[in-house]
Amino acid sequence: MGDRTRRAILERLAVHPCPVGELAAQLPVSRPAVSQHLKVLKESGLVSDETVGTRRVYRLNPAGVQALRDQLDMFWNRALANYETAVRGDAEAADNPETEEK
Amino acid sequence: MGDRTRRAILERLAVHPCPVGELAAQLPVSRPAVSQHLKVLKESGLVSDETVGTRRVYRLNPAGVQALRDQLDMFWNRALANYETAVRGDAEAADNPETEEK
DNA sequence: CGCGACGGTAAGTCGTAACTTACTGTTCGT
DNA sequence: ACGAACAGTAAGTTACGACTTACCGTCGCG
Repeated sequence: MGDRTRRAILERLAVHPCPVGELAAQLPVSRPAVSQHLKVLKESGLVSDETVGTRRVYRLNPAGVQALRDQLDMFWNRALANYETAVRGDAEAADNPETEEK
Repeated sequence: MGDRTRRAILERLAVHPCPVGELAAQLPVSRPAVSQHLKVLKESGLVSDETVGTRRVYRLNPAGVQALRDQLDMFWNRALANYETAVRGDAEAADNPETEEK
């Protein structure tokens, strides 16, 4: 989801990799909440983690981010493209009224 | 929000403008639900409406769609850009260990 | 006019996402 | 080897978004 906390986590991770505790300290939610968010972010391929000692450092996964960005982009572009063709179709119909259905 | 019904409505409107009832007939939800979705879509500037007789025809607002698309794009680009600079910063630190803080 | 179609609004229900507290497991330090 | 720090998991609560039913206003048509 595109909720506030999720985005905040991504922004923090974009600046620099971070362990869970440090991340939670900067946010208005508890540490387990951050853990859960990180879980779904990892499942979505947006972040990756690396265990170092007793800490778990999370970092942004640029490939995943790029993939999601592209998907989003495709959706909006398709919407705009369909709109374009629809407008063009209407214009044609206006030019050739006999082409109308029914 | 990016929920299923919302996206479905946008896709339908991208193909061609539509009154509320027709829209609701194509979707698995009731008409008032569609009305509520259209309300927030209008407030977001993604659609515009025009009253014609007793009907209310909604159409896609390409400017609004473009604006949202750009915003989204900016967010993801910023994330990726920050990541880039962070990586570069780390590389510098690795090259000049004496630059490390503490 | 008054009746029927169309659509927005109010009020209430329901499901689920987000969060909390409490617990368990792993790893490092001494 | 024991204790402390750090993090994931379970269970439960809470808040919110999507949906429904019911109602009201508006326009067109006979």
